[in-house]
Amino acid sequence: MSISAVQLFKCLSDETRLNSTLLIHLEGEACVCELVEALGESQPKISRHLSQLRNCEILTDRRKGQWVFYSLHPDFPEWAINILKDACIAHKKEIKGLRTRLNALKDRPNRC
Amino acid sequence: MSISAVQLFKCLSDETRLNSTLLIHLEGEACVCELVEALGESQPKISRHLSQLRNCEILTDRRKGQWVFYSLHPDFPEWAINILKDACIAHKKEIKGLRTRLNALKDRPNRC
DNA sequence: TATGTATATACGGATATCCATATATTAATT
DNA sequence: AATTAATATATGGATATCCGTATATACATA
Repeated sequence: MSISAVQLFKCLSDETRLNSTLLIHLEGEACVCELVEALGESQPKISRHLSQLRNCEILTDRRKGQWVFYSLHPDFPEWAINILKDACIAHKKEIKGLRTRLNALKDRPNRC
Repeated sequence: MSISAVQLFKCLSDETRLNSTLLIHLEGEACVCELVEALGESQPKISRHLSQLRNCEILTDRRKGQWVFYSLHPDFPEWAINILKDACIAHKKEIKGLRTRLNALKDRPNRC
């Protein structure tokens, strides 16, 4: 069974989780250390929130060497994607800053 | 300033608040006692959640006699309305049941 | 095997959320 | 004025959430 709207809202009601999810949605995927840098939060904090998003089937992960890349879960429904798009509109400026900071990072791991 | 996406998600991350908001969005407006009946929750519980939605500028209220009618706040932004529509899609069946129960109520107060 | 880097998890405490119950307020009616 | 109906708020307790810190795990490389 797919995610419910309440559960999605609960997941997106935290700034760290919302920003992570939106960045991943816009960039296709991102690894933990990239999110740590872009959001300026501690590694355990990011990791804990990503794990929650994975458990709710909002994100999925793949390991590549020492890195773990997160992306939207393949079963993430259409209506939920639309909600992400609307959230991007709402937080346009903030998201733009995060993307800039993410793409400015040196030595980003190869996504192969 | 208008509501942020995080704040909206926080408000919609509770089932009572989500269902109340969706019903109000679909019906135009609803008074407290109608929501109490349609959702089958206690009056203080509904009232408390509505008050929270009003404080966040998701809803606004108007008094008509002994009744208080709640509707979407006039400044509720477009992107947020779209999120409500997507949530309706996600919870289609459940919402349909709530609307049916709401419209089946006898002696509903006149909205004037 | 030892070391370094990336990621995940466990623990404990602070804070927030949610609810039931009781009570207050407001308006209508008798 | 007293009563009833609709709504709002206050209180206290149970539970959930969030975070920092410490530690574990997984992988790469010397």
